[in-house]
Amino acid sequence: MEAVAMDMEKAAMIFKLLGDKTRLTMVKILDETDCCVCEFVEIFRMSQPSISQHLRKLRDAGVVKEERKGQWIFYSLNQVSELYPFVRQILQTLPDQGEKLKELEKNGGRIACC
Amino acid sequence: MEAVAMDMEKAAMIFKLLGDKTRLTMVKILDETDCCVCEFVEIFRMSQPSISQHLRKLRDAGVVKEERKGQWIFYSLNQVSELYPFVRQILQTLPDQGEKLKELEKNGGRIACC
DNA sequence: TTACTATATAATAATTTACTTATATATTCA
DNA sequence: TGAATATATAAGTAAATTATTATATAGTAA
Repeated sequence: MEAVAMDMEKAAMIFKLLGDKTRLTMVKILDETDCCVCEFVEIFRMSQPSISQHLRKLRDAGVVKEERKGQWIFYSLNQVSELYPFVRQILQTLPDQGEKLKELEKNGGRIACC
Repeated sequence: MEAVAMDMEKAAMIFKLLGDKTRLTMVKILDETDCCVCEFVEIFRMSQPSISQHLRKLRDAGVVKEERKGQWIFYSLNQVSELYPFVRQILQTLPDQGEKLKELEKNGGRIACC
């Protein structure tokens, strides 16, 4: 894989953003599948406002985008962002989070939403 | 290059550590050459205690190591750390900081120390 | 020894962060 | 329409972060 260059200012900003376990895991999960807010609430067992605030930070930086589907708002990686290749590269070094999704599905957390 | 795996906990910790422009730049510089504290003070135009505290965080995490040489204490990347391959991989995506070292040398900041 | 230099640590202050609870907004559905 | 659900935002708070100034420590050199 080709290394993706990034200026120091932006790189530090992204690392800071991803330097939080919740946000880092969110982004890794979004690399595998889109998710709505209530799914993250279930996965992280954290209050809904807290989840929303983390997602806002990721969205403000352009790392993720949102798309309303009826009652739900789905988040996904923003593939159009200039940051996308850099973020992608980082995510490749992180362990698969498929287990979290499987468990969510097992507990019915996926069906209720999507 | 092979991607280096890292568990989420540790990855988030490293990103947080590198999510500060000063520390990120320090580590990138150390990837090019060892430096002593007074050189960083000169490069970043920041107080000596502030530089020392950033270096302490990097050292506490095992990212850098120190070695006293007479009056000076030289910092370098800790190649023995389990984090080293991961950090190295991140650094490869960042722009060369050779200019900062050249400028330091031009201003005599390098000669006084080393 | 004394003075000087390089560095670390302590104490502190301003700012930022990551939660919480309460409330507002938007959509669906009876 | 009104109730229920999903999400966002606001306000408040405790803890963490990053700088500062003041001081301690360790080495060098007169």
